Amino acid sequence: MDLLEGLNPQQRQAVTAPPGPVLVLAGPGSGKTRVLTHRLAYLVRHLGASPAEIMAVTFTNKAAREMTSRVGSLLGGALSGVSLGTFHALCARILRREASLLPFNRDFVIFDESDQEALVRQALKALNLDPKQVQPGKVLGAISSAKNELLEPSALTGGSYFGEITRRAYERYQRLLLENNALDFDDLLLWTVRLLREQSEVRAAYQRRYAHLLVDEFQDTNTAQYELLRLLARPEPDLFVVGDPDQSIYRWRGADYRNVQRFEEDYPEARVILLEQNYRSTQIILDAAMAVIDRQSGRHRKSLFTDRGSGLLITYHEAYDEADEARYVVDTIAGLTLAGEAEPGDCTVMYRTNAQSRALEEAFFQAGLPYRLVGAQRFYGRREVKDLIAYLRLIQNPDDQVSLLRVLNTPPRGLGDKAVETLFFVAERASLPPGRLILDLAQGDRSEHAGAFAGRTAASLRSFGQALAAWVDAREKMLLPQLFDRVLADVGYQAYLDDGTEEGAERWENVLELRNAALEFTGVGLTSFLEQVALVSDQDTLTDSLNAPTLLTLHSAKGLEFPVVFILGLDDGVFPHQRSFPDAEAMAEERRLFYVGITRAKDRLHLVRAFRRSQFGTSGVTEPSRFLEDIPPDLIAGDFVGRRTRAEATYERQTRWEPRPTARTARYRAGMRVRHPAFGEGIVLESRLANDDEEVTIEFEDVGAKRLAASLARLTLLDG
DNA sequence: ATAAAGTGACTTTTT
DNA sequence: GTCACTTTAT
Repeated sequence: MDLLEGLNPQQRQAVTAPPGPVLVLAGPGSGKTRVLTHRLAYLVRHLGASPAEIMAVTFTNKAAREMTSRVGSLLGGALSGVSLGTFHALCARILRREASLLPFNRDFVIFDESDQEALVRQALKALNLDPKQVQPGKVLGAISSAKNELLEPSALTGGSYFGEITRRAYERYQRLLLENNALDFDDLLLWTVRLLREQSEVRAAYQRRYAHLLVDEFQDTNTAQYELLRLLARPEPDLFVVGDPDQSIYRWRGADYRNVQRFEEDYPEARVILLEQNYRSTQIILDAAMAVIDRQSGRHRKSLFTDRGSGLLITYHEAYDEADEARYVVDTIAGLTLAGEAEPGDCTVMYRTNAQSRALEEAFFQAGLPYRLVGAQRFYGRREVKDLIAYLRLIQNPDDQVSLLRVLNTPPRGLGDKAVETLFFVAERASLPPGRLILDLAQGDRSEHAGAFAGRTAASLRSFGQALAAWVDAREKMLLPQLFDRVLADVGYQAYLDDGTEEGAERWENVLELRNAALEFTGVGLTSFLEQVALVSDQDTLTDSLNAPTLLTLHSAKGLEFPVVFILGLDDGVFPHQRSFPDAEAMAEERRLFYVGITRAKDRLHLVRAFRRSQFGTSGVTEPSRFLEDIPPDLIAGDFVGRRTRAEATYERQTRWEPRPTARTARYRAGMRVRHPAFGEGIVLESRLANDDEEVTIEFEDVGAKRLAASLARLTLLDG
């Protein structure tokens, strides 16, 4: 098979570029992944590169997986030996390998955000600061930003009170991490950079090994990641990076799209290739996207084009409130589906904040339609899952105090605050991590520390220590699922969870799901399982088996595409988000987020807003999003208000919507035959007045029972 | 050691 | 309004 077949000239130019620095600026839907995978295959097939000397870096596990499978099929057979993975996973691998040169050992655990926050709390407490006056989350954010910028505590300006606190907390926090033999996400990058900077032999070895570097989503790299690439790259590197500054939406996580510029400065000889042909969207959708992004000053203009034709106009709809907005979505999807214009799974609903999914979920539930929800409550964030992970982490790394604290009295075994306090005090005195002390106490009277504890506490600590010692021992001898079952049985975890409530049963289900995940790691062992758990997000577990609409935030939509896209909440303050108003850079990012959202759509784009919206308990009138004004009206069908002044638009909405027609008497009775434009004919089962409206339950001949709001459902009476 | 009651925060979250 | 977390009472 010819690798270059089916590539357009620009794509081909990128794929076949001679080794050296290459910057591919890839517009949305322009075949970015295609170029990346073909380039990798081209290196192996035509330039004689050995897979082992290639490193390909992505941001998500999903992207890494997709690349692996696509390159595999291009080269005919599984590809082995390529270092392909996320920045964090690749760094974790390097750090475990080189742990002997570093101040932690190869069994280090990776702390997630809640672990980090626990540690910051501890650090603040040690500094005698009240966590109510200094928010741990804020401090953690500042520490994380510093780490992303490769700044040491000493480099932080202690100019302000907060800055000074951050500096001290950062220092303390780093020390605590090492005491726990733990690294946070940022550390994975930071320590790798440090290692490569300071150990020239190690750096030389990695540079020798990796002749070819490929990077996906380059606009999302932060300073640490950019520096890492610089350190891995040879003086004359083959460094192939792909990105789109217009899709940079993670500035608040440290990403800096200016790295694209920096790349051009650092490698003036770099080839720059623009991919502008779009294979995803209709021209109308692309025109809208360009109109939105072109309002952004100081960027390279791209002109996106397609040979797909102009397509359908964009739909704009102003709903009354968020419930109405959600109903509009559900009704429209039902209509499209019934008309055979789209499958439910073709549709996606995107919003700015997770909180907005609630109204949608309710509307889908009311309509009796299934949906897929991305994000929200993370599986690995659930209490019971975290508990089990904490047990496993403690087995791998008894130095992990955060996990120890979590499981010490879960399920309750009589080790309350007092016992914890004594334990940590004695451990401190003996200069042992508390987990090691507990292991020592397992020896009973032979432990030199046995005398420090009395009565029930002593007994309980000893038996917990014995259990832990047995698990640590079993780690070498047992397969992971067996170890998992052993822990569950030893601590009586099922009995602890199963309190007879539905919630308890659900929690146990989650434990079994985690056990299922562990089953896949039967051969590889505890370390890689824990790493997987730490470095994998819920987005990766999104199954596409269910043919149902997808609900997700605009952020998690990046990289995806759907035939039908709804963007909700186009109200000033919601999107763009209120918090971004005072910051021009943040507003620019909101705009890019809108651009990302629009360009997810292949065929149909629905822009929706609500005139009235309740937030934080109170309901208020909203203004249309300022972004709507940027879309040329001739691209839009529907009651568009964009180009008129806000005041006029507001006036019109008020006369149109207020006072809202109030249903005082029921128009429908059980037994009446009605017709709905989307659901067809049906019989009214029940009708009642609720919330100034009439709620009608109808048994439709084709789609079964539905509950609808009479004011919005556009029902026609057929008889009676 | 659990349960009730109070308090505040509340954007996005690839790893 | 709701969720998570803390304080306070039993």
